[in-house]
Amino acid sequence: MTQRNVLFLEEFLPYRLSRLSDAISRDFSQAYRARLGLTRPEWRTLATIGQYGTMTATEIGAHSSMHKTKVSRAVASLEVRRWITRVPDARDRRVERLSLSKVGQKAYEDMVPVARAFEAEMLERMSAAEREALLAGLAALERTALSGPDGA
Amino acid sequence: MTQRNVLFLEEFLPYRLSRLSDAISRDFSQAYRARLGLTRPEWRTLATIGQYGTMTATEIGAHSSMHKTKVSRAVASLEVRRWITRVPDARDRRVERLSLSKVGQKAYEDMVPVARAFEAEMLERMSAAEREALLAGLAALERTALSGPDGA
DNA sequence: GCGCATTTGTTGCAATCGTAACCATTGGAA
DNA sequence: TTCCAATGGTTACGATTGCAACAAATGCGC
Repeated sequence: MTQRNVLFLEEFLPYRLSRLSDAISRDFSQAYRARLGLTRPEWRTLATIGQYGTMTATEIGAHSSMHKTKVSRAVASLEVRRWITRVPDARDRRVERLSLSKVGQKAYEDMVPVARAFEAEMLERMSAAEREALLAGLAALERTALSGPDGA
Repeated sequence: MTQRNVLFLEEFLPYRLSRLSDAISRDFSQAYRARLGLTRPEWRTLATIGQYGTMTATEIGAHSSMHKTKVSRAVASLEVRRWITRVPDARDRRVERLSLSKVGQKAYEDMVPVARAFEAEMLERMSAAEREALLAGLAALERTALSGPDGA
């Protein structure tokens, strides 16, 4: 007899993750939504291209687990802002190589310290042992959850 | 000089959490979407009422971080299935106390072991030390992230 | 008691999202 | 070469979402 046939949501991993992710993403999005007027998919796209320099839409989707229509629309919207440029791939004309324009690069570089500060503020409220545990636990979870059913 | 002005998304906490939560929720939702035909907000509502026995819509929203319109529609949909019952509160007639019907209770109790099995399978793929780290880390994060800007 | 801000829950509407269908292109297989 | 399945990316459409407005009820100040 476990406890009665009840599931304690506060201890249920998918539920805990979902609540944390929602709350943190919502908080963080205020930091760039107000400042840059970006939606979440747009921020992700900007951050991905900013990190890797040049990517295709498919690569962005694979890397950030975004649906390809989401990526397509985020890219279109960032292009209207003139933050990214599309360069047709010479070898495969289905593909377009996406990069940051000068203005986009500037926006990205403005955003990076904001993101770092947000994360630092969160981590500073934990002890060193807690931080270590969190990072180790997340790494383990990524190994088991992101490579299982489809990932790898 | 940190590294250049680049943010490594793979190490960025909000990004990691979001990817994990999305992937795990998506996997888990298949376990009940196919079996019970429930959406995510409906599952959450069912699970919350199942755990607490009786709740109001506002309480469900506060507990599970769902927008009140989401709760309202999930409740309406579960009521159509006759899985939950509404009882007007005698003291405050704005409020309706929500409980599971007999059929709803049965569905809930069928669902609980499925959820437990899903979680167990995920945790079994980690070492004991990793599990411990994950749970400790999440607890610490909940303490800092769910009580900060608005939670408490 | 009366008035008014607050709370509970629902609904209209615009924006966002994902499935499916689609076009253009590619790379083999025959 | 000629098919044709597979891939990259966009778009149409229906479903889901959240904001804002709303009605009903409460309760506090006076």
